[in-house]
Amino acid sequence: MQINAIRGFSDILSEDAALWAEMENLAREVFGLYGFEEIRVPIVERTELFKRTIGDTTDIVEKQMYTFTDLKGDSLTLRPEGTAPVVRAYIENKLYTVPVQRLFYFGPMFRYERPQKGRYRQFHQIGAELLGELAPSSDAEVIQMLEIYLDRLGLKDKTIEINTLGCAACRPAYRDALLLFLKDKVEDLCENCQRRVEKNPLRALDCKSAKCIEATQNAPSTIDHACAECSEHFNGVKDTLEKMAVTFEINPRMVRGLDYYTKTAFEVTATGLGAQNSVAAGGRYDNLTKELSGPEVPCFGFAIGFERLAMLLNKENFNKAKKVVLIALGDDAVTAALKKGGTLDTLREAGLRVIFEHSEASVKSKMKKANKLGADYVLIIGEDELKEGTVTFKDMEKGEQVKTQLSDIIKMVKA
RNA sequence: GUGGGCGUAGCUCAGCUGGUUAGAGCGCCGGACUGUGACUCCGGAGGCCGGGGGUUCGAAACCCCUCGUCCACCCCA
Repeated sequence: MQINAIRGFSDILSEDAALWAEMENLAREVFGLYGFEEIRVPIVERTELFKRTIGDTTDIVEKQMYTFTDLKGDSLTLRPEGTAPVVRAYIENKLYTVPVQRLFYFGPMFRYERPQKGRYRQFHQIGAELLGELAPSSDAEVIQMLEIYLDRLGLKDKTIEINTLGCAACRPAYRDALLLFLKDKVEDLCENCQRRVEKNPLRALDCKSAKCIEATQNAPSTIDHACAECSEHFNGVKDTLEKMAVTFEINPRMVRGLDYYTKTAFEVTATGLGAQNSVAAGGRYDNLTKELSGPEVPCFGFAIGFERLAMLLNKENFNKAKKVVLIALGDDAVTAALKKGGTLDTLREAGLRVIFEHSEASVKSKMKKANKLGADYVLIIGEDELKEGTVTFKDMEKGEQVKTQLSDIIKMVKA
């Protein structure tokens, strides 16, 4: 019986792995330009961490977590998201003794859902958290950083949407206003929303069904019900984004799935992701550190769905380094290739990606293998070349070959 | 958790209202071509038709169960 990967968990193979590496590298570069430093946190945390932060009644906590009891009897959970562990680490390591921390993370997250396009049980996020900054301009700067990153990856046709969710002061009043509005419209909502209107009325605003969109047309918005402080903050974010020439839309109906968000919420959407359309999302969470028994620190962050982002990018634009295959014929040529300071060392020291063809087969079959490997160029060293001090250089695409010095070959490959 | 589509060669798929040796294209291996791939030609290997049960003289096909997978709902990055 063959053993396969478990449902919703997948292998990232060569082509995708190369793309991922580039995506990671670029994130490190761009986030680094904004002063963000990497933090690596555990994949497993105490279950309580996620219950307290994400929210007891959210779907994630209620039915999507990989929770288990360890041998000691503690309840542990594979992290379903990255913000809570980062904030936990921030508090635990007293990183707040520095007034502002800029942290980013990358790694796998786990949610027990039915897999579909753009949704897997093990998926990856790269996220950034700015801890200790209250000013609305800091929200905008982080959004800008994300935009720059996505632009540099060549992501086309994305939309940035922002909204304000209010704070502890104004959110309850808004909820009441929305409930009042929905009260005599309940019958116009879709079945799902009818069912959950009491528990989570904000969801009706986010619902994709035509009925709900119609019924909630004139629903009160969080923006109109924002308190003075939230309203001022939201205006500040918008102003800064405009100054930065970041293109965004205001979506008063956008809500967040995690309970810890306050004030600014934003989302980057794109088409081509199937039923999913969110590539990245985030927002402000000013109460989270306190919730985890740390000092009160205002924070802003986001997470990018790595699989979703990779799906939108053109693989051909990445990993363009030329591939060279070296074929050596006869013991002397093999020695000349493999020995210290030999042909392979010389080529690799020059920065070329070289694959040595180890088999003892015929030139023909070595050439065949080189072709299968996707070689751009093949180098052949045999008795003749050894005597002359040259190497045969074949351009596999053009089908042309020349005999020349190794130094010329390095120049040609790099050209 | 709910719904729908799909499971046939390494891959993508065809296979009629059930009918006897299950096919194609691509890929793979070998040869034409013993220092040259890709192209061309010739030859070849490769299938518990996802698994189990049932109906039938006969099942890849029909029925039931099961597993897997994809997509959608839900939810989210």
